[in-house]
Amino acid sequence: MNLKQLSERLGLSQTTISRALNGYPEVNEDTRRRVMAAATETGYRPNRAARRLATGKAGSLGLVMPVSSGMASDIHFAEFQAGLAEECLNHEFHFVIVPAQPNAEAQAIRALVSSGSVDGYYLAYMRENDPRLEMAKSLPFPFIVHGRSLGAEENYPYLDVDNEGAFRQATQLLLDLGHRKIALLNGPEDLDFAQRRRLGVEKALAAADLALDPKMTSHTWMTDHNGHAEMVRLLGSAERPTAVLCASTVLALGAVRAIQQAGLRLGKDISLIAHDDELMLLKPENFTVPLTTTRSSLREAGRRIAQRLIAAIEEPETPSPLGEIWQAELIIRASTGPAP
Amino acid sequence: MNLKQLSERLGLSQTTISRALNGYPEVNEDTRRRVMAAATETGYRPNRAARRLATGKAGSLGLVMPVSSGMASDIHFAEFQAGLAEECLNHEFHFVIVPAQPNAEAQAIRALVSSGSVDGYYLAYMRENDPRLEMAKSLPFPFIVHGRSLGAEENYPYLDVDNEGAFRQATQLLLDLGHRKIALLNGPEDLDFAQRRRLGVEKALAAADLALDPKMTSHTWMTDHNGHAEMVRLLGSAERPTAVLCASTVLALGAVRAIQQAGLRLGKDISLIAHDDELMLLKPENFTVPLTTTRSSLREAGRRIAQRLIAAIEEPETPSPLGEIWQAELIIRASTGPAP
DNA sequence: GATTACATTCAAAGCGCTTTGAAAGCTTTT
DNA sequence: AAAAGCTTTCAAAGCGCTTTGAATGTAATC
Repeated sequence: MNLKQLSERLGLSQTTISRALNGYPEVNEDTRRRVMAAATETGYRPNRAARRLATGKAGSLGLVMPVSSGMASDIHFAEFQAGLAEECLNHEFHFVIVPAQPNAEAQAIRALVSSGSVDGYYLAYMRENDPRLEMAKSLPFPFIVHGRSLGAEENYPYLDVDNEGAFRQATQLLLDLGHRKIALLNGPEDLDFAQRRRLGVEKALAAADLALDPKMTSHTWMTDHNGHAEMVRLLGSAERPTAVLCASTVLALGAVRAIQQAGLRLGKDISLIAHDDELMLLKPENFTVPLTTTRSSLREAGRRIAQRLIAAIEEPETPSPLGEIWQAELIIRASTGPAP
Repeated sequence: MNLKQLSERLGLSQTTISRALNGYPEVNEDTRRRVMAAATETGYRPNRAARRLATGKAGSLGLVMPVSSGMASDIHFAEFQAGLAEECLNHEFHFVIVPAQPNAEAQAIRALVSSGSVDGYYLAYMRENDPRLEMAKSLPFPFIVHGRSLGAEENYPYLDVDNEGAFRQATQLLLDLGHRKIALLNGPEDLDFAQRRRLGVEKALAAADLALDPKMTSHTWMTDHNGHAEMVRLLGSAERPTAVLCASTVLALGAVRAIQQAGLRLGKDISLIAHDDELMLLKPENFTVPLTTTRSSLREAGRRIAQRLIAAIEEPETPSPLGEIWQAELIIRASTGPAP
């Protein structure tokens, strides 16, 4: 069922029907009701491709999903996406996912934009001096960045958590508790959020005349397996840390298991602070020893990203704040205690 | 840059350029090279909406994502999606996600189909006698179901894991080990896969003249939290089970913690078998006591679903197998042992 | 009754692509 | 030299929608 068929059925022009359906005022109310009824009855839906062609609006957001067969499905990504979806639902937006090899993301964005199937897109998994940023800025197309890119001037729209601040604060807490040997189980080294978290740790340590030992630092994908393996390594080293910072509760999961297997008491023999993205899957308060965390909702971030992006699309004139930085909340639970 | 501009730049008709780019034979090779070069140079990409309108092909798959603010982001969904994305990448397909209220999914599919933004779609989270099935079958549009729907005739294309068989086998193993009081931590009751898993347990028990105690059964979202809570409940009951089946390693995570907190030894005092979807996040062999599992790759299923769907789209004539059922592999590790 | 204003409706153009059917330019055959 | 057959290119139509500018009918004003 398309417009033409509907118009023949009703004996009205396509124009009138289009206007009736899209809420234009210059349509007789009786006619509008008749059209609405017929539309519901026949299940008519405007073809999105045609509408896109006519209006230039696609009603959808785009995102490039890095894909490779060895890559971990990322629960953090899923949680973010859940938020994105919630907000998209409110505005009747779809979102289009373009899978791309990790090294071909910029190209994929180009394709996405010029393909015309979306009205805007967002960038994630930012890296230092990320080349996608320059590209995005050079294209006359709405976008927003989740995260930031160290080294790049901050003149682009973004939403980020204060990763540095969160980890500085967390480290400070450990220092206050008397810890001196502090380890960091971080996310992938090339990702901006991981770099900032390390920076936060380093700054807090530096303020206490300490330095982060590279041997006490690891950069891995944030899985249970990696958390466990790296913690085992740390516990086996000569200079065993008395406290650990984890970039995710998922890493903490493995790390805590390693700690327990080593017969150490969490919060007594060794302290641990994890960053909590509020994954529904895994709550830090449910650990046998509830975890001290820096908390920030990833889902909420997804909602906000969608909200800002859709606003930028629908009201291109309205200037919106460029950068937006959310503070993480430090929540002290039982996994942190005085240094032994 | 669009076709028209490119044609003016090259002094050729739009027809010729379109044909050159799409690999039609009736184009002079010199011309084709010239066109290709200009296209690369200018970064020209055909507008997907326009192409869709002209050809009827959108080059994308659709899926409806159930969304509500309380709903857990589902790592199982993410893992599946990772597989889907891999295969889509191979065929240069996008995928379009339509968020929808859980009770408005059928409507969302209708909208998705008639909106013309996808060439096919897949259904997941199937329920008993799922109404979406009749709708999908009545629409002349390619689709495939991940899972099945109990109560509906199996005359639709689907890919499913033999959930019943997997849980029958797992239960049989427990019975062989002498267990008689067996509990089941299942997924949401209305979902088909959960129903079949319960059926598998019930059948194996029935063959041994036993029945599944409703009090020993729980149906929840598959999170750590729920696994823990339900296990605590089970352990606190008068008729404490000697063995537990879990519908996911995520549920098992919480369950195992509850078991340990109760001071019970996994594989000795109580046995546990989990279904393993091969989540990258969480591997059953990494648990302190490695878990006995029924294994089936969710990511591989995603790949296969995309493969079949794309095949159905690109070669509508070629008949493809309707139903495809994968066997799960029972892998015995240390979490199962003789009944105490 | 003629004029003006307003409320409705419509025909047609255009979005950027693919595809049909025709045309133009060559080469080969009669 | 004309006819036939290729190869290559092109103009135009059409996909389903929105939107512009014009036309129609009706009510209000002079």
